[in-house]
Amino acid sequence: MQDGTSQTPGYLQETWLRGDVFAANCPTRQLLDRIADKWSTLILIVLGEGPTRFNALKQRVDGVSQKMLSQTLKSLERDGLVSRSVVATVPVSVTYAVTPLGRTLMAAMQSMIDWAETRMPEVAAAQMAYDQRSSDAH
Amino acid sequence: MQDGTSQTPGYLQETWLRGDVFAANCPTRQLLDRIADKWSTLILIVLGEGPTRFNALKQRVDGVSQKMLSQTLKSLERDGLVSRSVVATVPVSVTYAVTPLGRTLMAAMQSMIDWAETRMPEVAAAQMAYDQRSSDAH
DNA sequence: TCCTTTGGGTATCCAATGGATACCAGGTGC
DNA sequence: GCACCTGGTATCCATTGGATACCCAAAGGA
Repeated sequence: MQDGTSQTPGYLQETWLRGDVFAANCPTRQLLDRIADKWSTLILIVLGEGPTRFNALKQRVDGVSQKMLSQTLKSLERDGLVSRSVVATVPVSVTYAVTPLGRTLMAAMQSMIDWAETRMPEVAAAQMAYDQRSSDAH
Repeated sequence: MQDGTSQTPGYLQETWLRGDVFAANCPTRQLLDRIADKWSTLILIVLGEGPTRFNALKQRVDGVSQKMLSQTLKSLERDGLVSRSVVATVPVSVTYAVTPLGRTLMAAMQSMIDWAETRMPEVAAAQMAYDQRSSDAH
């Protein structure tokens, strides 16, 4: 995987053909850019609890703006992770739900969410230690 | 619905005590915001292969700017996920490595990375179907 | 009749974030 | 003296995201 010469000549173009996530034009890398996004993650988690309507999502995902919510939902739908169904009530009600493909992603993300919950104290401690060192150095 | 004050009323405080990831002031949510970030993810993956120097990282993580690299490394170091060691060669060389805590995060992220690699074709197909539907509707 | 409310969005504007580029230290080789 | 190395900052500008206002169309109240 490592090439001795760390030059970046034309053969790097071939890199994504070999599946290198680090090449910006590698499709997997682009997918990673998309799902490594806080709003996508949070929206998926909420939808994982069951189909949810637009305004309910807005209340549940604290701090998301209407713009980012509709934008993120649109790209999640395009990626086939979330489905959107319109019921012609008055006013119209729109319900979002996780697709089977979306469920497989959620399963994969679960361990990361668990990590965040269990390791948070260690991270907080590291931050305090770091800030202490910084102020000492200063 | 909006109370207009950007103060945090008491009942919201209870929210994060109950561990609700969706409250913006919940520590776990803040941690999730941090690690659900494309540069952090990519940098960690590269560092997972072994300790790496600043400029090598810059070449390996395609498309990262010097600013984002140094900024992201700094916050990863503060979070205790990455360590930074300076060797007094000439010119000075700085090596970054994943800490044990960082390794636990990487293990948790691995399933997400695997997902991106294996499910990419399905996502691409969903995108094409979606774009087809959009242009039909139009 | 007009006015307001509803859900699910757009349109618009401005602040914050990220990227490109230039610059810096300071020791080395030419 | 001059250019070059690494590992960064400083600066400027483009893009992104957030706040706010507005839209539709029907229901309900005065």
